[in-house]
Amino acid sequence: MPVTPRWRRRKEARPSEIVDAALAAFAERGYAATRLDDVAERAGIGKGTLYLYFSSKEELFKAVVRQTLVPNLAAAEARIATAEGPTAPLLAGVVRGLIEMAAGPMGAIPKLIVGEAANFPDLARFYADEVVARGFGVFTQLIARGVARGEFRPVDPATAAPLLAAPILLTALWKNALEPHATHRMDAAALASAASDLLLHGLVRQEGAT
Amino acid sequence: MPVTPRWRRRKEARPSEIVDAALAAFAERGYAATRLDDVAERAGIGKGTLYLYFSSKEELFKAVVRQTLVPNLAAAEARIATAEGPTAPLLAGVVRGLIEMAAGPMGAIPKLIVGEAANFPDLARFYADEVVARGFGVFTQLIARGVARGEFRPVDPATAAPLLAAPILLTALWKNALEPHATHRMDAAALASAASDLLLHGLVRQEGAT
Amino acid sequence: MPVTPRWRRRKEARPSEIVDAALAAFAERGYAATRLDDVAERAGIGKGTLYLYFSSKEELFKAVVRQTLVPNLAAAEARIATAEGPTAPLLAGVVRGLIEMAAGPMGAIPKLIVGEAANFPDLARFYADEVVARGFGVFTQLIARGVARGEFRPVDPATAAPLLAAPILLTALWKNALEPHATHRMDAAALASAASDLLLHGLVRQEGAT
Amino acid sequence: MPVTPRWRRRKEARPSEIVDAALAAFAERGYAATRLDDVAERAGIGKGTLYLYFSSKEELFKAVVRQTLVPNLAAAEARIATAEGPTAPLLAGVVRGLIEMAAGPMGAIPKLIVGEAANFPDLARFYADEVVARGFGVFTQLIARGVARGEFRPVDPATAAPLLAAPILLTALWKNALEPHATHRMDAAALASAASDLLLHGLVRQEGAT
DNA sequence: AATGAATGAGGATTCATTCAT
DNA sequence: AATGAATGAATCCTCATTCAT
Repeated sequence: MPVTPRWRRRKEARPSEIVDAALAAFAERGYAATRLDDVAERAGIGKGTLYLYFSSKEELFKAVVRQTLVPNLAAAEARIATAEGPTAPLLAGVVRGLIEMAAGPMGAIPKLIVGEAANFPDLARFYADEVVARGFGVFTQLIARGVARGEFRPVDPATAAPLLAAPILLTALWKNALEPHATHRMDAAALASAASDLLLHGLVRQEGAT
Repeated sequence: MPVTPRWRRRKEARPSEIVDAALAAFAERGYAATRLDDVAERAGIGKGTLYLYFSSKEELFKAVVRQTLVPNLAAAEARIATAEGPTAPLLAGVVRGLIEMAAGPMGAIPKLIVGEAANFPDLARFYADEVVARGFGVFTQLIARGVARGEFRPVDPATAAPLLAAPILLTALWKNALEPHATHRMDAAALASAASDLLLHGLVRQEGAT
Repeated sequence: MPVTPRWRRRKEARPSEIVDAALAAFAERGYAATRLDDVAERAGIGKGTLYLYFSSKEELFKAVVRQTLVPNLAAAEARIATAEGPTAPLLAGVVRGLIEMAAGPMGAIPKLIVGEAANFPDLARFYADEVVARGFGVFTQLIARGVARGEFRPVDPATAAPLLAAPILLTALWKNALEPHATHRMDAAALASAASDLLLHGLVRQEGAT
Repeated sequence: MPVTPRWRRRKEARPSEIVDAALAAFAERGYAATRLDDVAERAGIGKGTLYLYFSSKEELFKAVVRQTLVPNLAAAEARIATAEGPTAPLLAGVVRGLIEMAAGPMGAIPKLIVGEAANFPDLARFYADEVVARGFGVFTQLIARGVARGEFRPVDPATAAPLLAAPILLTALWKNALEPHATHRMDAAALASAASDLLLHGLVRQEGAT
């Protein structure tokens, strides 16, 4: 009869379980106000066990950011790179997808980075250069594609790109910071639609337009 | 021989001096990482003097938020209320003004609120309801004005409003959190122009438009 | 028309007013928990003014003890020294008088001394030697007088003396520390009567006594 | 070569060790003047370790009082309840036992309570109702027993009871507060004998008495 | 590998004391 | 003489980190 171990060794699963717990804790209270005890409790492990996987609170925080961001970034870029067809619906789809992502737990990352930028300069740089700039780059390319194909007006793609990103940021912060305390609720899907519509067609009534 | 007094009585000037120093300190390091000693040093006073004017770090933080926000809010609303003429340039002017403000020290406030929302729920509610919602309200009215005058397409003003606010938020956070650590620089004025242009006219090339 | 000064100079009255206020404050909260602000407020003066009359909190405390104790001690001793007649009623009168005094504000002094003895060794010594020992001395003499006159049994006066003092101490502490927080109330006059009765005649029923 | 560990796990022993150290420290300097560092040093532990067992200085103080008092109270009451024989020697034995206890470290408790009554009202109430009143109750019953058996004069037991308690209080405070600073020394055993003798037989010479 | 008891540096807060007014 | 704004030493308490078990 095989012995059933009281608990299973999960040496491989542990780090990511801890990171998940830490993301939830950091998202809820912020970096400084999060006690490692809380993270350990959420992860269902002892406090000392954290140190077997992460050498300090700072390292854990960096790991949270990196592990949360990197896969999603790669996925997003891949999706865009393989796109075909007219640019407008493509762009609308990207914006919608990112706004939906921003409304979820991942949206806590910008909040954390922005709040701790001065205390984690290298993280801030990583985020600014590798996430924001790269994200802007994706939008820049999309806009340039539309301009090149004659679908878009000849705007400067690099200057316009942040404007596509802005509603995503707004959603991330609203959903992950303010809405839990606010009276007003926001419909992320409606915002996504309005964002695409407005950014593509503008507010001003055009001659002969809908 | 002039004697250098160890200190001087400043009962009236002190509170706002302290608030200014605290805003700078909080903006730089965040709420938790700011030591009251630092605030006192910035303000050129002793540590205990803070407590003559603010009963705790929390109260000081709340005072910083309130005193920084309230005057600017009132001013912004007043300016809009008295506006005349076509809506498009009016809206462009408002957006430009707010983006410029967001690029300055006041832009640190959203960063602080967003980071500490969970730890200061009443502050988060105040900000969400009194600042964000009211700001959205201003935009909503502006858009409704444009729609009513036949200048704008018949969009839903309340849904579109956050999209005007989003570039302002982006500017505030970029300038006050990430840019100091980033490789890339952002031109706030250019962003303001692009924002107005895009939000008014959209990306998509229109029949017979410029 | 004579000018009416806005307030009267009371350079002479001030110190004792301050001492009174301080006694009340110390009696209420204890030495350490009493803030000089409170004393100043009770005395109706500014905080700095205290330092014109007392060089430190410690000195004020010592002054409170000395000025509260000394006059009463002298008065008590004088009263006894001039006594005439049988010793039993004399002793009863002394005990009654002291128990009544102990029930009043002066009773807070033992509480303060006892609590701060280790922090004010010289005060403790002063109290032990000049108040307690002298008080015991008074009782010792009274008892010796009774023994010498054949009114009392031949007890050792010095050993018996503390037993006359004990009910006074009990009253002082009960009335000034515990009773305000207790469910039970104590009748000081009844205790005084019982003290005299018991100490004079004992509990044990004597042959042919009432 | 034996390694000296920086510390050792003592989870079970710690609380009472800390309470002992705290009693000593509080007894020596009083509540307010005792620094938690001192308590920790006396207990041979680090400052933070205190907080693993007691959530604040106040809680530690309350624990000290409770843990010092409760066992002794129960023991004393039990001893009396099972008594047989004539009341006079029984009462003498109880008084002697309590005076001896009061002369020891436990005698510091009344000093602490009395000094901090206003700052710890619930502790004061607990002490007044559960210790003092209960102690008085024990004496009341003893006296009532003597009266009922015709051994004692028909005094009011409840009024006389505090007089038996008074010498015990005197001893506690003298030994734990004043004597270390006084010139005079007190013989607790002699006081106990004198107390019994006087309270039982009184000062006044009786007809045909010893 | 896992744990959590133990640690102590760090920071918010209080309040006796000083001194410009 | 009187004031109370200003000060900073002193102390409680937290929590990241270590390490005996």
